[in-house]
Amino acid sequence: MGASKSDSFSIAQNEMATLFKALSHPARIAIVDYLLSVDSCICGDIVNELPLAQPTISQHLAALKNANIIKGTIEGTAICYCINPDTIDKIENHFGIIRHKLKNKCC
Amino acid sequence: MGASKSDSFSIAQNEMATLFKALSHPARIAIVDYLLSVDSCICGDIVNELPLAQPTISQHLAALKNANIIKGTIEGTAICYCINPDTIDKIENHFGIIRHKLKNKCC
DNA sequence: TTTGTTTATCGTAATATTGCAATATAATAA
DNA sequence: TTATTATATTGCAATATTACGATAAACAAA
Repeated sequence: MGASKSDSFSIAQNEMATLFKALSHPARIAIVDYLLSVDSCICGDIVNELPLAQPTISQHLAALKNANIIKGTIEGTAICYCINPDTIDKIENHFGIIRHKLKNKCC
Repeated sequence: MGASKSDSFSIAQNEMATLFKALSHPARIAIVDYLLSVDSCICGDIVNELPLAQPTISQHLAALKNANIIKGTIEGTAICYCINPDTIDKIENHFGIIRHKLKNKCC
């Protein structure tokens, strides 16, 4: 074995796990941090900001895009990247629910 | 290669990535869901709740414990598991910061 | 003591992830 | 057209994760 048994779990559980997996690598956290550190969307220059080769960053960007955590729009030669606020909402909402359920608990 | 270059990123970025990695598997989301679905901490019986073998669940519990997402205290023969609210706070706070930074952005 | 119950660890096979060189693709500029 | 620039894809090696059978460890009850 080795493959995760995603069929055994609910769609919602798999969705949340997919979102967290997209954020489970420091390079991808760093990409999100960088996108947030500037006042507009970033067109190009992400490659120069991180200590990783261009194909590796392209892969990490694809992972974030795939999970809808970032959006990329083509802007001439470059690609313009932005955080997707809807997905952030989704994750925040998940923790809101957890917090609410925790209030009814002893520990 | 294949190992992630964690040295290249900040401690905070690695910490957040570690937290998300702990939540990046549907079985571990299901464990958290289950711990939240009952009004007290769970002593034993997690194994019967999930369609996975006991050693596999033990591994997932260890992963959650290692990331401080759950706490386990020995209670006779069984172990009593609880969500760690401090870690939930930490993650919620992270998204609070993201939300705040997103407000100053165009997209 | 022995027996049963619960959780952890070991060993290992299957699969997934990470990273990068090489190469390809797409759009612009000269 | 031919560069040039920016991003994506391919291929592959190194490493990590997932899952589980077998076994061990810890403890309670008989």
